[in-house]
Amino acid sequence: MSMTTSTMTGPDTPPADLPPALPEPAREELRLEAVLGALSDPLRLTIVRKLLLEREAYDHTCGWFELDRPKSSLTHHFKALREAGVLRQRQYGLERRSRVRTEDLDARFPGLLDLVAAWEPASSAG
Amino acid sequence: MSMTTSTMTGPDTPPADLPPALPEPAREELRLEAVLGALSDPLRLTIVRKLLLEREAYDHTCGWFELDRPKSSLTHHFKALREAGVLRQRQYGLERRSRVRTEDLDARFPGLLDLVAAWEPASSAG
DNA sequence: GCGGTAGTTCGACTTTATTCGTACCGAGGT
DNA sequence: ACCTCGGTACGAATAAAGTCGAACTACCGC
Repeated sequence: MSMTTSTMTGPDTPPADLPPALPEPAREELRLEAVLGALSDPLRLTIVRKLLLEREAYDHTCGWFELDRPKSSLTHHFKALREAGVLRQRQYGLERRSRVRTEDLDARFPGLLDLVAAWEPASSAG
Repeated sequence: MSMTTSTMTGPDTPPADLPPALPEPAREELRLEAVLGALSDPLRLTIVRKLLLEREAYDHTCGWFELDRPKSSLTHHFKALREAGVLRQRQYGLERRSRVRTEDLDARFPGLLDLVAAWEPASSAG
């Protein structure tokens, strides 16, 4: 899950009037093993699935997810998802909003996001 | 990727005259996050992909893969794949042969194995 | 019985990931 | 000026994975 940071460029879809996206791997650079690694964590699956199911109009801040973790942990997980190429993050003033890179992922790994959308977390009660 | 070993039972397809399969999670117990975690490694992707593409008639020993790693490392990776539910392993006399649990995986995570079959390793040359 | 084969288990080590506190930044409101 | 909000960066502690040597098992052929 290590990244050659030098290959992290902007998004392939140039922003119309949107804030710039943070560094991310280009579509052709997406690595299946990195994407699977990023998705092999329940919290991160929760994030991506919630974005897929409840994507209303637009990107969401990381507070929107109502995840019960300290902020520095959330930064870590969102960054992991972005560096693997699962999420795109844009800086909207002081907020950083995330969306799933559905087009890129569907192009490179068709069917993968359907699995994420269909995922349900393990029941905590035994 | 931890397993409650007590839930590791035999395969759901009873063996006809085959050797018994090693403990593995039942189809209903397969966890997406565990499967993705098991597949988030290039060596393990190589193993599964090779099994998918070159599955001739039957299971394969772990020497068949021609992986340039010490035996104890291979044991480790095959076990990880089996405990995640990706592989089924049977003891044929002194050999342990592996196959992909295609039916179970297609039933639970349709499309996932297609992604593995389509995967190609990163070029080692820059 | 010896050596080869196919693989396990154990234990130690290294590497990588996760968790999270603390300190900090920058914009907006009062 | 100061506080709050939404977030980053650093760093340290801990947990989890990966790597691999060494010793071992079991079976087969000679």
